[in-house]
Amino acid sequence: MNYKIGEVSKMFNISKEMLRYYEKKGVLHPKRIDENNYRVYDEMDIFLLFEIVQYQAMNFHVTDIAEMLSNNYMENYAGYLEKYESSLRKEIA
DNA sequence: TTTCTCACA
DNA sequence: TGTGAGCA
Repeated sequence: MNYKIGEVSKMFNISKEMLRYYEKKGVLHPKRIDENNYRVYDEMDIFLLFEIVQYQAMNFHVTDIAEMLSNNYMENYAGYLEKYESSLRKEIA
């Protein structure tokens, strides 16, 4: 399933400029319709967006999210969780 | 992050 | 007239 930027913007309550910003940061890689240059967000982009909002809720910066999502994400997933856990414990202490 | 302008259907 | 892109 593909979505246009307006639909994605609505379902995540994120402005289209923010989506463009995420794209610039390298977090999202929507395809382009050559005909009109529209951005097309597929399932993978939607999944990545979920991850983005999740990590933002965990106080990760967009640049960090971009880095972890672009480099062997699945292999390092547990590592990122541990990193988050340690940051939580630090915050509690 | 928000706002403004231009292009397209 | 509404929606998307790009810029400041």
